[in-house]
Order: sequence, then structure tokens, then C-alpha cells
Amino acid sequence: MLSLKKYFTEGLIQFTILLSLIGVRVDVDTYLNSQLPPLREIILGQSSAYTQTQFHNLRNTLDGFQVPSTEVSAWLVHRDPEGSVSGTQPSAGIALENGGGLQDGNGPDGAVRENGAEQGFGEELEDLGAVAAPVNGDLTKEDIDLIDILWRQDIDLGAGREIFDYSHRQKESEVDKELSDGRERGDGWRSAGGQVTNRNLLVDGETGESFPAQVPGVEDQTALSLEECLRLLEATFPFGENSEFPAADVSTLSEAVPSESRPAGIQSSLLSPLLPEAESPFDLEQQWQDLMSIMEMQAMEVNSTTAETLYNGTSGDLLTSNYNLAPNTPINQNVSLHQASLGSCSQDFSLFSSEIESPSMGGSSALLQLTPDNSTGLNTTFSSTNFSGIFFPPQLNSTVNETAGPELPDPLGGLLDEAMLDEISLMDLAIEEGFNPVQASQLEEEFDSDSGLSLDSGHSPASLSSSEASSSSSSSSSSSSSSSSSSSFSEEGAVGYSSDSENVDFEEAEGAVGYQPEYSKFCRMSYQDPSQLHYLPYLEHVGHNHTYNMAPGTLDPEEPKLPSVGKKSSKEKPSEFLDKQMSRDEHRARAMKIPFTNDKIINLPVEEFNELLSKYQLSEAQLSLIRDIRRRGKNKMAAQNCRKRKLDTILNLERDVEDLQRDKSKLLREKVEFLKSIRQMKQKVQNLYQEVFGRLRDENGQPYSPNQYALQYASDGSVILIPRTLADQQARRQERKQKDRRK
DNA sequence: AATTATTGTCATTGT
DNA sequence: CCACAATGACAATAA
Repeated sequence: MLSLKKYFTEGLIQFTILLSLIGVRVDVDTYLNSQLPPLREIILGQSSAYTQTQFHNLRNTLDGFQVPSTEVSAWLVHRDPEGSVSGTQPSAGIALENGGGLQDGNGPDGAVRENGAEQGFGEELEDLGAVAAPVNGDLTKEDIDLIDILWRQDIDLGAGREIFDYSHRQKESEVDKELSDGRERGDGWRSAGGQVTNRNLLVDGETGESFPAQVPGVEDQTALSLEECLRLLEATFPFGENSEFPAADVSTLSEAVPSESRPAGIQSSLLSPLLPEAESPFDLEQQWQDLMSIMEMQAMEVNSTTAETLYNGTSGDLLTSNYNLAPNTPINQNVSLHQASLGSCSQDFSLFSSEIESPSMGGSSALLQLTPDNSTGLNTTFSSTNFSGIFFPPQLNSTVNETAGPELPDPLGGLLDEAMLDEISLMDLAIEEGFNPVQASQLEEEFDSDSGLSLDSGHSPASLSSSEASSSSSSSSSSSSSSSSSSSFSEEGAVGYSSDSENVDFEEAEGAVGYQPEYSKFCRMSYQDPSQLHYLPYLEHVGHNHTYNMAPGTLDPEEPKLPSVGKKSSKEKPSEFLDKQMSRDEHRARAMKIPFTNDKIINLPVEEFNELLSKYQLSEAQLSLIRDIRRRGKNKMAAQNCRKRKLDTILNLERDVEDLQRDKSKLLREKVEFLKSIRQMKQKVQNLYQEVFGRLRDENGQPYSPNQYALQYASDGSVILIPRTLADQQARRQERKQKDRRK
């Protein structure tokens, strides 16, 4: 049996969740062996590799869900040892026929799926409401859409499709062949129809209570129950990197549990055991802990809204009411909540359109339309797609897509200007701030404290990267060690600084401003530098006839006159001009009739210098002057070198500061992104919870009151329905445990 | 005339 | 100790 972990990675979860939601327990093995193409691709129509026929086949397959549970087994196509496909295709339901999403392969656009979803949902509930919902159900549009969303989430979160495709499908080539021959295959399903797995169809739920019933070991359990699906879903949340939830973080789920009095962190340990196989808990755990700690405050917010929505729904049409009410609830978070899990649902389409009119969303739409070119690029960066696809209404995406093409991950995205992403993400942030007051305040806090930087630096890297990208090479690799190409640094430094100096946050600004006056100076110097350093030794005589240098004793009678002579020389050029070009020391040397050049005096090695001196009979005054000239000359060069070094170090420091600021703002952006992701995940979980809870029916076919019951994750990984009082007790216990742990 | 940037020089320290 | 480099501080000069 495949391990659950593999299910995660293969993204089967959502699919299975769907099955579970409608009361079907599916043998994942069966699915895996069924030669079905990856659901994500099919459902989303994102893979051009699948033909219409294949989509059709899938649809047929999914149609199978419509049949009563007793017949459900029939649809399950599975593969016999010889590899031939066999299975039964029951009378095909038509529910999916309306779901253009499956047909046209437009995926999340949602435009095609605008119709019929909501009604389908309500009707379904009516039809099934009296019966134990989990037992039996149609695959409604909502379901499809939910799957869609979930898949997208997986995509967004980076769940590797490759894993899915390759790691567990050893017969892929075979499958591919068959896929390429989709119609035959589909026919095969329909016609063959003999072999059915029995174990798939453990349909529980004689009553609504049946729900919690099954709690076998997770690993070797053949069928995935709803509980497991929930858990799996959660397990996949950590950005698709199959990280595990830190124990303390299960509160996320518990927070998603709708209740008036906050259910207070349901057992974290309940969830943790189900992730024993999480592959790389290393950094992610830490990451999660950090993030979750940040998020703790927001959780309550989510809670309240959840409770609200849930309570709004009365009974049978609880879910329907959810869908309807959520957007209308005063708290904006519900909007994002819905978008999180149902963003591309056709039924939400209309809702969103109304929501767009709200100021925040209006802003978002404007934003997105302003930056159509980057929409593709966003996909590659973490969760950007998430937000554009889920967070924003489908229409927006569609409009974007019109200009920017399909929303598929774009390999070129990474090359896009990070700046735009920054802006977008920050704008997203700003938008989202409207959704969650707590979050907003938190973010405000951030931006107040150090995000004078982060806000502005969102632009500063932009300007930087753009300028750098045009001029030099290193643009977006923020932490690139300061490469000192002296040719570019001057310009780059100037640009970077001028932009940055405005963007530094206040504390840092002080230091930076202190530098600023000098900085321009340095920039100038740096411009001159290359040439300066080279020809200075020759040109140093040019303009400077500094006189203060003269040793008192060696004053030449001419020297005081020199300035006047110089002025005249400007008019009587030829000879005087040369005089003017000579340094004072040279003048003095000439006055003292030193028989060799100052250049020799200064630059000869000591030995040669001494030799030179020994060759001539020089007066004491001459020797003294020569020594002074040598000393001053050497010192002059030393000073120049020193200044150059100083300049270099300062410029390097500047660049380091820039890099660090860029890193900082980048980290801040990432933080914000994480926060957003977490929020959305919470909302998805919350939604899922509501959906599941809303479908539960007691013996009388009545929905459970969220006031009295709650879903709870048991320690063995299952999900059970328990009275609220009990849940609260356990929650308290759990809190205690956590506190103890922290201590 | 005042200010600023640049450069040279000196004194000092370190190598 | 010498020669010299490095550097801070000061001053002259140019712009």
C-alpha cells in the first residue's frame, strides 16, 4: 500500500477528499492503477498533453461518482496485473456536462463555468440532505471547483507534479501510450466493466454519525476517509513541501473550527502523528513555528468570522447559506476566505463581481490590470499565483490572462522584474490589510517600525534592479556580494544611494543621511577616480600652485610673485604656463638649482636616491629641500591612495548597506507572503471544515448544530464529531500541554 | 562673500 | 633606528 505521504505528493488528496465528501471511500491504489491521468492536469485543463478525449474520459470517470454508493465501485477503473484496463462504467451521469471547466480546459478562468454551480449545490443538498450526506452524493460543480481550487493550491504551493507523475507511476510510459489513445481507453472502461475492487467501497454512514466511525491506522488503511483527507489536506499545506505541521500549529485547524467561544487550540498532537513521514521537517518546522507564532493573533479573527458564517447557515442549506452569506458578511475576511477555497468557482463568480465594487477589491483589480505583463511572471514566485488566482476574483484573472496569456506557470517568470512583483505583493498586502483588522494592524506595525523601509524598499530594489539590470549585470540577486567593478559602481552607487537614501527607514536614515553629503563627493571622486589615479602623478602639477607648503627657510623670492605671474601667464601663455603647471616643490627645486627632477627625487628607490645624491655636491639647503620634496611627494601619493582607499571602503559599505536593505525588504516581503499564504490556508481549512460539517447529518437527517458539535482530530489522525463541551475540554488540556512544552 | 570639493602637507602612528 | 606607508587634521585653492 502506498503511504499517505505519497498521496500528498501526488495530490490525490483533494481528489480523495472529494470522494470522501460524497461518501465514497476510495482505494487510492485503485486510482493509481487506474491509468487516470493526473487529476490536476485534467481537471484544470492545464495540460495540453491531454486531449479532449482524455478529458472526456475523465469526465466519464467522474460521472461515476454520481451513481449511488452501491454502484460507485463500478466506475473505479483499475488495472489488472497484465496492465490491461478494466472496469465498469455505470450509466454516465450528466452533472459534469455542464461543467465547462472540464471540457474546455480553460482551467481557473471560470468564465465557462459561470452557470449552474450554485443551483447544483443547493439542489444537491436538498436531494441528499435527508439521507446521510456523506454516504452518497453527486459530484457537483462545487466539488469540481473545490477540487480545482485545491489543485491550484497545490500548484501554487509548489507541489511537484513531477513527483506525482514519475515517482509512483512506474508504468507511466504505458499510461502515456494509453492516454494518447484516450478514446479507446475510455471505451475500454465502459465496456470492460468486470473487475471491481471491493475494498474501495466501504461506505459508512448509515447515519451521519458514521462519520467519525472509522479510525484505523492510517498507514495501512486501504481507503481514505474524509478525516484523512482533511488531515492530508492540512499536511499538504506547508507550501507543498511536504513539511509537517509543528505540533503547536494544529491550532490552525482548531481555529478554523467554527464556534462562538473559541474552541481554543485543539490538540496539536492530534495532527502531528499523522505526519510521521514528512520528509523534510528541518527548516520548515522552524519556519512554521515562526510563522504560526506570528499568526496566532490572526487566528481568532478567522475564527469569529467562521463561526459567524456557520451560524448563519441554519440547517439543510447550511452550505448554501455559507456560500451566499459569506460575501455579505460585514467582515471582509469572508471574501478572501471564499476566494481562498472557491476563488475559481463559477458560483462565486457573481459574488465576486459584486465584491469587486468594494473599495479594496476595486483597487486590486486596478492593480492587476496595471500590471498585466507580470501576471505570468508572478506565477513562478511563491504564492503569487495563489493570490492572483485565488485571492482575486476570477474575472480579474481572466482579464489579465487576456493580455498576458494563460496563467500557467511561466518559466520566464523568474526573469521578470522583481520590482513589479514587489509592488504587486505589497499592494496585495495593502489590499489584504483591509480584510483582516488584526493582520492589518500587525502589518502596520511592521511597516511603521521598519517598513518605512519595506514599503519604500519595495520600490528601491525596483529602481535599483532596473538600473542595474540596464547598466550592469546583477539585478535581482539581492544578496550578491558587492562586486567591485569600479566602472559601474560609481554610477550604480549614485543611483542606488539616491533612491535608497529616501527609502531608508528612519533609524537607518540618520546614519545614511550622515553619509549623504560626503557621498556625492565620493561619487564625484569615484567618477574621477580611474583617470585621476592614473594621470594624477603627471597632472598633479597642473592647477595647483599651493604655496603654503614652502618651508620657511627655503622660500624663494619668486614664489610670492607666482600667483600674479600666474594670472599674467594666463594672458602671456607659453612659458609661464609651464611654470604654472609645476608644483611648488618643482619651483623650489628649480630655484635651488637641484640638478635632477622631482620625479626622480620622489620615486627613486632609496639606494638609487642616495647614489644620486652622492653624485652631486649639494648644499645643506639643497639636501634638505630634496628630502622635503621626497617626503612630501611620497606623502602626496600616499594621501591620494589613502583617499582612494577610503572612498572604496565607503562605497563598498554603501553597497553592503544596500544589499542588506534589499535583503531586509525581501525578507519582509517574504514574511508578508507567508502570512498571506497562511491566512489563505487557514481559510481553506476553515472552508473545508464548514463544508464537511455542513454535510454531516444525524440519525434524523438533520444537520448538526455547530453550537453543540465540532469536528475534532483524534490522536490517531482520524476526524471525529464530538460535542463541543468535550472539544473545549480537550482544547484546554491541549493548551496546557503546549504551555508546559514551552516552559 | 561664503561654501564646498579637492588637493597638498604635516604630524603621527604603525610596519 | 630608518624608511616608508597610512591616516587624521589642517590649510590652500579652485569652483
